[in-house]
Amino acid sequence: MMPETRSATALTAQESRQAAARERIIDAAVAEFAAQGFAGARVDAIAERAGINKRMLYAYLGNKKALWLAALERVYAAKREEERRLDLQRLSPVEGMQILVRFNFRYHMEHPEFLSMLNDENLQHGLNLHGSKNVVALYSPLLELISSLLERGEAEGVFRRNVDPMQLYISIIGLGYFYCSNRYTLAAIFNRDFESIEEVLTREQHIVDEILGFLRP
Amino acid sequence: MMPETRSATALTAQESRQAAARERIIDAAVAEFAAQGFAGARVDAIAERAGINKRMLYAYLGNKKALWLAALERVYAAKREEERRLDLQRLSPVEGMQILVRFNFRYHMEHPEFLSMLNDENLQHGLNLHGSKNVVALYSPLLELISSLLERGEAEGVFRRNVDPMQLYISIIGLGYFYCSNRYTLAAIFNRDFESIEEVLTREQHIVDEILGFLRP
Amino acid sequence: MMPETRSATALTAQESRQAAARERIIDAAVAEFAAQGFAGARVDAIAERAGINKRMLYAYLGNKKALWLAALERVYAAKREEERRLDLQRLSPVEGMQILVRFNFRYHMEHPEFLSMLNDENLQHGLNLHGSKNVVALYSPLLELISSLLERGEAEGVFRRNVDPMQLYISIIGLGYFYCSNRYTLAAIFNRDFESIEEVLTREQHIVDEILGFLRP
Amino acid sequence: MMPETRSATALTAQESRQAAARERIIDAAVAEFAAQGFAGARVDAIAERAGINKRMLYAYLGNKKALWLAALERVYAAKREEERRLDLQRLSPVEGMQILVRFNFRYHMEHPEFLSMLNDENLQHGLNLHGSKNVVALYSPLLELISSLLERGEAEGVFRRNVDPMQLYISIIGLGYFYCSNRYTLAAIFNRDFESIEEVLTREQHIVDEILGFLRP
DNA sequence: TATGAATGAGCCTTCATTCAT
DNA sequence: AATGAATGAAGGCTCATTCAT
Repeated sequence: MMPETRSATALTAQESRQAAARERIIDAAVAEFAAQGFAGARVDAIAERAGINKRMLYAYLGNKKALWLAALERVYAAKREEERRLDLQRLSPVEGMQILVRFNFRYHMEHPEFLSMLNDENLQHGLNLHGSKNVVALYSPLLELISSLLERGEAEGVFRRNVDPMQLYISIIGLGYFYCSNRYTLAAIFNRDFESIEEVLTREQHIVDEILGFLRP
Repeated sequence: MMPETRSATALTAQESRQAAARERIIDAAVAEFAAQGFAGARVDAIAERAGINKRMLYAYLGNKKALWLAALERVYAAKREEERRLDLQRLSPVEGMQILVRFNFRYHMEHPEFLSMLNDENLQHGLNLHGSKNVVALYSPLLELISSLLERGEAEGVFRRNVDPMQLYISIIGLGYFYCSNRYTLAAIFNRDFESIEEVLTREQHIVDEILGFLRP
Repeated sequence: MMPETRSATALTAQESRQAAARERIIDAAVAEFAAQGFAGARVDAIAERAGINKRMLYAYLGNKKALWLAALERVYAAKREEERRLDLQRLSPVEGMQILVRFNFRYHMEHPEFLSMLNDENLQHGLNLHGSKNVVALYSPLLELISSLLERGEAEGVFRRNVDPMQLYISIIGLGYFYCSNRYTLAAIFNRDFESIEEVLTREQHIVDEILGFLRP
Repeated sequence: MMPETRSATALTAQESRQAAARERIIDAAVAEFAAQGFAGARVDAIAERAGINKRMLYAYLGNKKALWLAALERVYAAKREEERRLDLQRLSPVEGMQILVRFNFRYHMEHPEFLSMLNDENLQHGLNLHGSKNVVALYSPLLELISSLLERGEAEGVFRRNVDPMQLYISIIGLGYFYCSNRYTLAAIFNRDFESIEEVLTREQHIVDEILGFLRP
């Protein structure tokens, strides 16, 4: 969570104040962008949310596009941090896969800002992401976790063979992503409350069943 | 497809011109909204795309929100029309399910405006959709097709039992939706071109495998 | 009330239809202008109130300014018609003056469109009125009635001498005009309802008292 | 006159610049609204008159309605300030009444913006005034001055008894208000120049005569 | 004759960004 | 270092007026 500490050199009081301001700005940007989208977001609103002067916001971040990019990297990084905490090595492949699938679904349900910003970034054809220098923040440990689980599962004979980890990754995410991201239009069509606990748990179980059902040898 | 035909009476030349203008406006709105999102879209741009005076646009549709709603209903209706064309009765459950899954994936790939608008409508928490009077346009025949296929498949013993059609519906859509909608951010992460024919076909096959793999008894 | 009939020649059916349309338009204009002022009035609204096509409105009246002038002449003429009905000759000077004063007050209370339009015409420095050809419509019989009453009253010794009829005319109107025209701001200041019957009657009596009190020899 | 002084602390340079800008805007608003009415006034014109950026105008005042309200309060307050300067205590009731009547007439003649704005506010049924928080600005010392003069005049036997101060207030104002506000339409009707010095002085004297004539015991 | 469609200018308001202190 | 003021360019929407049938 803490901003990556520079190796060995302590931050001066001023530097740390600036860093804190930067954090507040980016947090505010995430909130505003997630709620309004890029075009709908207001720089003024971000400054206000951050409790900072608009001029400083420009001094620190540059402009609206840069704000967006910083916010986008933030939501990716936040998810990556959570993913890192997953420790599936000591679980059986089936149990590990269950945990992984549940984790993704829950994360998406609990972090609408992640879905929101990804959707808008795709609306912009991912142009900002392509220009990002911090691509490392995008990297997800999930793919390797999946690969490892698939290998172990295959070896133990509990998973089918020749499953492409990346395709499975996309599927695991997609099964929850669509439900979460489109819960409002789905609600209008099916006339249900997809945010109720019952519906959420039902969906979570269904996704687990579906992935594991597919992976059966 | 056909505009609601008034009983027996043909439309006057004027009426048909008006209808044509309305269509052009809505088409233009779909294009602009899909490309820019609601907040990013410009009414001027829609008028220009439609080749119509801005004043007339307001006379026909009312305001930006109404334009959005009309465009949203349009993309829903367009998909519904295509869905209606599916004739799965004469196919085996497995073949039918394959066709249905492929259809959805391809539709989403070929109609980014559908994904775009749904995403933005969800950003707005589906408020416009909830206010829509033409809810009938939202209704999708897919759910019944899925139910029917599941029943037949169960009866024939080729599908597992007790699969919830709505959950399966959400899954079938979600598996393709995420890939299509998020192809640009996925491209940035995996450094691939997810619009290339090979990748698209690979994904399509994977989705079919996944759904059918899950449905195995 | 009927439009002045052309001497001796009967109107054709078409002419009378046109005349009726013109009347409807002007009536509608009076209503709209009185409610919204010149700048606030909408030509569309006038056409709609008149139940006539906007194009015809322009054909008959010309443009917004001409509509205003026609409406202005109409409200002046309407008041003049009512004034003509006053028959004060057979009354005593005091009684006649009372009637005249009461008439004016009541007319203003009952015809807010008259006040409204005069106010706005004065906002425009009376430019339209100065360009009017139908100045005859502006002519008020009141001045002569007042002169006559003053003369008789002086002769009978019931009125003071050397009262300027025009000044008295302006006073008689002014005492009621301000109360009527400014009833809303007065209401805000004095926190009373100046449209209630009691207040209206009180004011009417006060004006009569004031004029006659002044006229005492 | 003095802006509300904050206890003991002088205004900073910045605060006083802001206050000055606000004043300029409101002055400009008064001028524009008085000349064009609410609907006819252009916010652009106000900004230009004030020599300020349109955006700042909105930052300071909010919107057109708020501009109107501020301008309206300003013209009321300006008149109240002048009224406060009247010192009638040391004059005889008759002299005091003369001064008061003349003051009102002259004020209206010299401040057409006051009449203009009141007229338009009444066109709007006084809605803005009713929503005003600064109602105190509306309060006029005139009523008490009149009451006091009436009491003293009655006691001294120079004024008639039982005159309602509020009715007299309305009359004093009305006698001049109508002449001033409607001078242009009156000019068209009587074909005179009611702004000439002679006419103005004649009217002023007439009003004095009328009020005092009425007040005779 | 009579009608709805069309238009260009303009209005109120807001935005991302930069100045000046 | 930090702040509020300032700006020009738009954005949504409306209006009086004219066209085309």
